[in-house]
Amino acid sequence: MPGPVFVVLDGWAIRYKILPGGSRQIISFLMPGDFCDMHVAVLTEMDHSIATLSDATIVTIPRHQMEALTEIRPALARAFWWTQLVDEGVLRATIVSMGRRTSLERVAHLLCELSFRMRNIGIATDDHCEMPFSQIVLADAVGLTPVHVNRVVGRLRRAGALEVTAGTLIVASLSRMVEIAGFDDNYLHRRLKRIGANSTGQHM
Amino acid sequence: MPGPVFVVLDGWAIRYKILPGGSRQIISFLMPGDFCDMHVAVLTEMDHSIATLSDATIVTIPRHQMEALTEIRPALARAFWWTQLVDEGVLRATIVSMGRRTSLERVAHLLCELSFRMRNIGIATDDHCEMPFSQIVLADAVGLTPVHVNRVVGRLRRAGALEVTAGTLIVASLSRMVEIAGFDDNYLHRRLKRIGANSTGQHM
DNA sequence: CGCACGGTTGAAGCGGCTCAATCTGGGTGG
DNA sequence: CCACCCAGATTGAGCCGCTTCAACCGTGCG
Repeated sequence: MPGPVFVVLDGWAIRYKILPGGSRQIISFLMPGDFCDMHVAVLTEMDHSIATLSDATIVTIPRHQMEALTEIRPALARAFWWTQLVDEGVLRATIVSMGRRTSLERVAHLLCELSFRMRNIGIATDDHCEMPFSQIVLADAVGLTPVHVNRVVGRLRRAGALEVTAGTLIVASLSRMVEIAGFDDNYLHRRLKRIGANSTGQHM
Repeated sequence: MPGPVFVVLDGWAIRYKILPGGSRQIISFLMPGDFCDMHVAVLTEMDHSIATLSDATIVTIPRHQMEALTEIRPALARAFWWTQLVDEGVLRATIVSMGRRTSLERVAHLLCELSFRMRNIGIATDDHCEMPFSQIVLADAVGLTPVHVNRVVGRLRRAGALEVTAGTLIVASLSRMVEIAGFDDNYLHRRLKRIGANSTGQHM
């Protein structure tokens, strides 16, 4: 298994793909603490790209070290395994959002997901989740036009759920955002509950 | 790790989620040979459902047996690992499709993916891939209305890429479909190349 | 100062949705 | 064997959400 594993320590990163026409689709967000196993590099060619949003510090862990670690501490192997399962859950949730939610719900849902994840790692509170990216990035993530995202963002702001400055979005009321999105943190709770439980060695 | 692993032997299945409003989004298709590890059941509650399309035969492998297998034959563990990576790649491709492709491309792209996967397991050829599901199912998979999917299907048929009968769709010309979809089988080739290579024990 | 980029807003066009009707083949009860 | 029924396919008409095009503004920066 060639290729190292990456971990985001500070700053944000995204997985994305540029289509022949030039448009970009952001597939997922990586925030501090997230593993960015370049799975894909393990296979053949990469089918998508990874980039950082503004400055970020990324740690590299050589693959052999990784394997040594998981061999010594099986609990780690399980933790990694779970991490991947959760990531898959997030991807599935994204598909559901893109397929069957209105633009308002879709934007709100994404902001909720990111807010919850930020809260979980302690870089946000219920009334202040600061997302360090532009509305353009948001647009490429939810599959809409920057122009239309801007209008949606306006609605969220007028609803008192969001605040906006150039280059960053701030979720000012998670509860309101959750309500608008019809957000069910089930699939993320899992991330918490199990990874937390697992780290104490209760399972298997 | 509770919960058995499932393998589809015959027939098709889908992962899907029903939203509060009653609409359904199909997340992925499972065809013969596909593992349907109920990952999620391993975690807490399921965040989506699985169902078969028409009759199907599913094999159940108890978890402990699975673990015994992978212990005896590490190559199997790697194969499962890869399978999961590939599945993730498919999910990512789906997200890209839903976000940035037109309805025509989107439908064609899905049909291409399924056709290639069917060809890979030997249940279809370049000019005859028979999909055992209705346009309604297709609609729920690509995030469109049955009515509109029907119009798109009409266009594909008039382009000579597709044939339609009640309850089944037949890709009559993969090459034409690929052209319409702008399909790049890269992310699936991987499935072939690597899993094939892996089974010979070349890696790691 | 001027430029570039992100945000904001308006107007017009189009793609996909909704509503609704018709058609078809297959399955059912009589 | 026939009348009936139903799900899926098909087609038309009108509506609405999102895109496109096109301004204009504010701000950070070379």
